[in-house]
Amino acid sequence: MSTGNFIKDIINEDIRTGRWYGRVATRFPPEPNGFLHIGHAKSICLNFGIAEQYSGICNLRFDDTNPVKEEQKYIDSIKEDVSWLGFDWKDREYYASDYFGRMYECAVKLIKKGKAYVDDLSQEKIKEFRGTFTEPGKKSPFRDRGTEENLELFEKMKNGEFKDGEKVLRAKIEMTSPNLNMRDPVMYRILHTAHPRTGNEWCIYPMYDFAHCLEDSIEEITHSICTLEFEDHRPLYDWFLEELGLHHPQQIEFARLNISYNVLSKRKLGLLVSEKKVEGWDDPRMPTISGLRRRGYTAASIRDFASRIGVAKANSTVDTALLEHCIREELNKTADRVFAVLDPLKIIITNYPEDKSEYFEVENNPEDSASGTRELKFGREIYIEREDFMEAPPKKFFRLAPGRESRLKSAYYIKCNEVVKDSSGSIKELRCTYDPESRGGDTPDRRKVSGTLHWICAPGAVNITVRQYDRLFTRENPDEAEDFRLCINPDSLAVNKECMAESSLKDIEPGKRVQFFRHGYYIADIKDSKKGKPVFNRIVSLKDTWAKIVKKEGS
RNA sequence: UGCCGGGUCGUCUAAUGGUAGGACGACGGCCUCUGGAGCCGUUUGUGAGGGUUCGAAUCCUUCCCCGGCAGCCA
Repeated sequence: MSTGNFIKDIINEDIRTGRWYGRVATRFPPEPNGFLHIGHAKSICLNFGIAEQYSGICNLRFDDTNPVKEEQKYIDSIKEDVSWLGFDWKDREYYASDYFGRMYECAVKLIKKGKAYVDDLSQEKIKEFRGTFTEPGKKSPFRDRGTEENLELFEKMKNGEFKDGEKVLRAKIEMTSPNLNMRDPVMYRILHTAHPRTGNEWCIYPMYDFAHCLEDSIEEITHSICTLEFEDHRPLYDWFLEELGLHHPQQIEFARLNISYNVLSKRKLGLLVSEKKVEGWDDPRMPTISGLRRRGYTAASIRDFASRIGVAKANSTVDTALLEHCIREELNKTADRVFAVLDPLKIIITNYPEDKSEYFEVENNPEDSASGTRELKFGREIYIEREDFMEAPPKKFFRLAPGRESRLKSAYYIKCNEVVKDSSGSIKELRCTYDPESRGGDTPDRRKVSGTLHWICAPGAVNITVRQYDRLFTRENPDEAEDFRLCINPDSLAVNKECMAESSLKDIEPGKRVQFFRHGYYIADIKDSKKGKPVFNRIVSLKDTWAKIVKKEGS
């Protein structure tokens, strides 16, 4: 399925010309300041996928250069997510912080070359001196300090002799460059903050532009794949490695993923978590890898999605329907069908003996002959789905109604004779008769019936909790809203605790995925589901033609 | 409007001077003991104008539109 893309074109050309002696080395370099989302999954699949395809390697590298924002718990979650997605970085688990010593040496080298200097300007002044898009920047008065003084000052920065923000180390490039990134970018800032891994060893930390190219270089990466917003930084990436005369990977930028009705930025997802709009990073509504996992998406379906969306340089927004298609396609083949009635309506089969019960054999998955069958108990009192009955059905309603006959899947045909209502007029139960001739779900005369319904035998039915998830946002592009939080879908979660299901679900293993017949695919929640007290998450609904008809006629 | 980068069906993505194709969606049909699945079919696209060429999505040119960039974030 995987199509060619412009990055593979570049790699193929490099292999043809022997640029890297046939070697391919990529890396996935997350900053551990949040949980990974499906946009990262795209990058993970790309980087690890390329390494796999070209018999190369892909490193997992934590870009931990800003201790103010980074935490060990994020490192742990990232490792879990990448691994769950099905990728193995072997022993190549690297950290930018492991290179701090070497980076420091590189900075000293640049100072000695006259290519870096310690600046005393305040943050505000640096900003002011940088100029704007249309005006060139101005040189800092500290720009021409002597090498010895710079060396001494930089060492003092390292030794903690200055306060946060008092001084920075800057690259000496060109204050009039049309590319603002080249106007003497900051290389090091002072941060008296403990680092999750290096503790208090350092109080100066390298900035992304200086650090990242060195990380890639040290690891002898060949193709450094990143997102479009770093395009303007490439000249800097190249400048540092050129000035330092180091191994020089090629930076290649591609468009980050956007999915309709979603936000895909760590900052915004973090706000949903910190403001308790969702229950956590792994809330099943979140497009995080942990959220999708908990929702019930499989790693294979996410990898399939990543291969289908392709890789390009043009900004784009992928339709949520494609992700849903990927998981439906997989689960249709692999998930066992079970009966669950989400909104029960009781039926008394008046001509069925009160003391009788029997069992019917039902196939587990018509798409998988190896999945076998199971026995389902049947009796005089059953539940069907409330929406499978209508007192005054419209033309296209093909289910049970007064005087109409429907098939109970794999059991009998039943005919509705009487509608019993309570004092408020709402339907309490149905009185039906069954046709003994239809045993197993078919009659000798092969007569047509009005639909096939799933059902649950009332005695023995188990109560289950079902969480019906819907899209988290009501707007196709929440990023375009004044505030993305204002278009959160108030109905993104509906919990139904009154559902009834066949007895086999009582002790379902948490994490197991099934199809609720005629409803959709569900997973026994890995955190909240307990044997004997199952809780299900709706992964994705079945495609629902009837719902579409209703919607069309209604509008 | 400084610099950088982009514009191909509704959406995503191929075609690298030689029949504009695929996937998802939508629509229609067939089939069906899931209004599911499956099968078949339909629809719609090269941002605009010039030029080069036997032939242009592709090369040249002018224009239009969209995105990114002014953190001591990554």
